[in-house]
Amino acid sequence: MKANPFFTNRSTAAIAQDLLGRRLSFDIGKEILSGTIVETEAYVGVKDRAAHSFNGRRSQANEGLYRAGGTLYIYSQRQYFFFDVATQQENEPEGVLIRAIEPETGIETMIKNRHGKNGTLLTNGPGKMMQAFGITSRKWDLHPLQDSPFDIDLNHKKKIEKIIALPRVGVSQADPKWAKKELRFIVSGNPYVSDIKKKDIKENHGFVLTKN
DNA sequence: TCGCGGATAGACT
DNA sequence: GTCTATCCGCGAG
Repeated sequence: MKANPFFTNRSTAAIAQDLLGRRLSFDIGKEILSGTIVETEAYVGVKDRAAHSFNGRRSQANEGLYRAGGTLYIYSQRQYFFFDVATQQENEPEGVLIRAIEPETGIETMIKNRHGKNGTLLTNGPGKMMQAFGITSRKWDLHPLQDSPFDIDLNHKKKIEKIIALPRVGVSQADPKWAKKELRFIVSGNPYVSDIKKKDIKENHGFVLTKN
């Protein structure tokens, strides 16, 4: 099966921005947990000091980054899991980290998975989002997106008022040049963006309302 | 509302 | 032993 060119036909930073406003879903069988992507980060290969693939580092732990665009790269750090999608061709270790979604369906289940946490605390960070999905293993690591219970709707996307680029979160400060690079993208004004200030939240959540 | 520190687990030196 | 692509609770203002 031919891979979707969405994850290969332009820069990883451009792909990260294009993922904003799209729907990420996770099929758990009896229902579908889903939400709109509102925060992403791009990691751009062997030169990127902040990337797991920096300097060609490759092992079982980060193999997903080296796979063809559209492959899932799921890994754990501390007690949490992260959801990445590889971009570019095989052996070009770039990828996009999905950091936050605005929940849409399966919210009750997500609250249960988050042990009662509610509202924006549900999914406003990469570890929180995966906990809300109930992910407790790397089971789907290295699976192509289309052969997994996960899905990203590449055919529709919400219209976004304004995208803002910011430095990535929590990356090593060893090389300030890469630590400061603005490869984190957010839907401006959305309450589910991690660490957003209350005064920056907009009534429309940063989306342009379209009439049907 | 903020800044700080502790918890915690896996990969790497 | 060291270092994270984190999260949460606590205390000060």
